[in-house]
Amino acid sequence: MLFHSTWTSLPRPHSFSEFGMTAESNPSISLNEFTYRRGREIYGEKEPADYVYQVMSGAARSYRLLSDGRRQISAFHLPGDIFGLGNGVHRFTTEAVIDTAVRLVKRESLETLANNDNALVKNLLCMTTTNLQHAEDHLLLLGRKTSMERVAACLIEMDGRLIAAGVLALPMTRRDIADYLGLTIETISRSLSCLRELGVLHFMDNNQRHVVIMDRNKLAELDRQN
Amino acid sequence: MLFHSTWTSLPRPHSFSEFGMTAESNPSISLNEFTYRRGREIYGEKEPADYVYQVMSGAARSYRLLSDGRRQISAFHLPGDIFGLGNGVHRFTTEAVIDTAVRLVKRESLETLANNDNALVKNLLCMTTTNLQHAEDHLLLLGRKTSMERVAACLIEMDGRLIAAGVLALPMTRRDIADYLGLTIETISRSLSCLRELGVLHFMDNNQRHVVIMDRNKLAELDRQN
DNA sequence: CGAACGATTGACGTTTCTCAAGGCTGGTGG
DNA sequence: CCACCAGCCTTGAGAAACGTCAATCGTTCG
Repeated sequence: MLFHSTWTSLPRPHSFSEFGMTAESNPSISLNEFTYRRGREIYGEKEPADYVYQVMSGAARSYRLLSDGRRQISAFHLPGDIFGLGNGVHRFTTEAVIDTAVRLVKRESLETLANNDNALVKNLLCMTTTNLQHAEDHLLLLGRKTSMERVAACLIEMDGRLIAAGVLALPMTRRDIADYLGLTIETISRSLSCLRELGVLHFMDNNQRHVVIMDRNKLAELDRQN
Repeated sequence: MLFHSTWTSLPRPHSFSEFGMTAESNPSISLNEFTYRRGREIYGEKEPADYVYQVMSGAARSYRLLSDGRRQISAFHLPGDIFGLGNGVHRFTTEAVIDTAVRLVKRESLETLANNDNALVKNLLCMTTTNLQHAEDHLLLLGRKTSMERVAACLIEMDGRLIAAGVLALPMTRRDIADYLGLTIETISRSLSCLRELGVLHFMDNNQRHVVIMDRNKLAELDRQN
């Protein structure tokens, strides 16, 4: 296999160490590391939120289900991303998309620190605001964009976050993308085929999840922003 | 007119005074009050975010536009709601849905206070988390619910927030509702007609925005949650 | 009073979904 | 080493949901 699971990413705006939350500076904080195999649940909806996570490698998806099985993925968590914030109880199920390593911090110790550390709370506020902005962008996509615009926007987003040797190597399946974009796998597939025919994309040999983006400008044009 | 613009609401989880931000306790904070007429812009997308607002009476809508005019309303702000949070620049345009009175606080003074007041930052974090949760619920609605489920969910939401003499008096037009739910005005209208035929709703004489909900259970059933 | 606006309804069009078939890939066990 | 199977992706044909266009009606506001 050519691009053997090297899921790297661009630097993210936040990280545990930015909290001053390294083991050195805060011996009270234990930065455990843990690995989840592909498809494994990291936490479930309605479970008490005991930990906050940071992706070290791999990818995770957070989603909610309707009673008849319809699924909406609200976000993919890529290396560097912090997830599991919020208060009290998890509102999503989160699973490993592929084998995924995470660091985890006990929420309890985080909250204890937060009582005295104004900068830490500000950092939490900043991260939550970032999550809110992502959700708000996604509202516009789900409410008002066509299937082509959604797929183009998704590729642009992933292109900005997943870098592997110039090839956009998507860890998620068509089903994941469909449930992220509020579409079906068939519509995703057709949109991608269309983009390939237009000369905007190129699939690498033998793996439809390894994508070469031929024309970023055209892609941005197909997602009529603003 | 029967239910003359008495747009009241249930108590909201947060308010400026909860900050300890009354004029008495913090003379440095000026709680100006201002009124916007129906349809007037309170702030525009990309404008510097100089103020934070609390609705005293009326209603406001926050939205974004695509270049061809498609609009997505991300939230309605009802009495008690605080809006305009975030950092630096507004990401939405916000307008008065009807004549609307707001209190406003200078962001600058808020940030100055926040440097020393841990509880205030925590309060901001809590409000931002509330906004995030609302957006996340809306993602599921926009990505995976049918038109009937969306309209039912919207009525349930508004019923929980707008109370006027036992009648759900909607301040917003069909267009606003459509752009909130990612549908068209015709689809909203047909869904509401269907609900009326089902005996779930009843429109008050001479005003289609004054709705009596006949059967809340049926309505909740039509929005298949979870 | 007339014009503008908002809502409803019907006929029809388009997009997206559903259902079904087939191909490719990777893993497993004989 | 190869055959087989399961999972994932693609493609096509037809169906369904929702959007578009157009006509009509009532209300509001100069």
